[in-house]
Amino acid sequence: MVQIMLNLKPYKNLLKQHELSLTAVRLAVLETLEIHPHSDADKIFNIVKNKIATTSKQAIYKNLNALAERGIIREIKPKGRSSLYETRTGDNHHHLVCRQCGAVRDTDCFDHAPCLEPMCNHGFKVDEAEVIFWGLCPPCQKNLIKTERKEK
Amino acid sequence: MVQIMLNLKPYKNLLKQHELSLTAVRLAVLETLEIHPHSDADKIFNIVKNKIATTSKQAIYKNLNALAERGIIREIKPKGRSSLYETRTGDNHHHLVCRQCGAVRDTDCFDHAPCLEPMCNHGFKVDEAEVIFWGLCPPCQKNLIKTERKEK
DNA sequence: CAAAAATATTGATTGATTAAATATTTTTTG
DNA sequence: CAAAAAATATTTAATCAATCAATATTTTTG
Ligand SMILES: [Mn+2]
Ligand SMILES: [Mn+2]
Ligand SMILES: [Zn+2]
Ligand SMILES: [Zn+2]
Repeated sequence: MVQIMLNLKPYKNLLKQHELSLTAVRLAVLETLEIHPHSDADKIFNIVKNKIATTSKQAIYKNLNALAERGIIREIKPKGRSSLYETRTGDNHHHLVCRQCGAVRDTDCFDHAPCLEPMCNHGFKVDEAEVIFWGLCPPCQKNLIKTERKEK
Repeated sequence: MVQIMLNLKPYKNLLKQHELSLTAVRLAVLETLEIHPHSDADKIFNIVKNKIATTSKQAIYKNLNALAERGIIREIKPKGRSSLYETRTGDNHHHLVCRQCGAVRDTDCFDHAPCLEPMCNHGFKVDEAEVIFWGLCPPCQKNLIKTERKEK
């Protein structure tokens, strides 16, 4: 087991700025997301439980919502999966998602990008461009090739 | 009430090509989606029910899945909403979604576009770029301005 | 038209998320 | 620092979209 020490001070300040109390569960959620980006509520719950045995799923959900509402964390929801959360915010980065195993990777926003500029905006005032690149991650590509060989 | 006559022959052919039987519910679902793009299962169910009083939600769901699996219709799932379906397929077009009222509009894929080319693909083999532009539709922008005036 | 295959209907079930009520913790205030 | 007030956590129940399973009906095939 690896022990990672995280500096939570920046988060404590952030919470204060947003007038959110400093609670054990809340900090544990943030710490968990810092170490395991793109986790869902269930995974976060299980990790937090190791530290705070009495915690509840409900507390995890409420905190995730409270933090996401304030932009302290970001929520993404690839089709067919439960919501995933991450602490990397404000850069409108995008995601690669594996159709096979569900792996999620970050990929930067195109800098020169048409990102907030659709071809035709129909009068919409766009403030966010959410992009998911669907495909196969490297390991799943290899497995696919293996499977194809077997089928022959 | 407006009576719209749709030519369902192309759909009938498509279904045959995909070895799907020609059933009343299935055709009604396609017809509904042709007239009301970006509808969810519940809306489709209610519309189809007007034609086929005995239909069931289950039949709607199964048909939507069968059609989507074969690429005859396309499913999109903006965060926080149930799945929406449409008959416009194969062009990987994108969507504008209103944060306020949920309105959905089509917008073409950038033709020159980095669409299938993320900044860094981490070895992923990308086959689809799903893009949602979040913002406010024209009516909701107006309402917002009104509300702001009242608050003063 | 009859048999086989596909689909529809009905009713029950899952899984993620939210809601409501009470208990505990955190913050504020004196 | 010790109430009192406010915020959060815990527990339990509820919601909602979507799926599963069994049986009935429709569609296709020969
Ligand atoms: Mn990310
Ligand atoms: Mn569309
Ligand atoms: Zn994979
Ligand atoms: Zn709107």
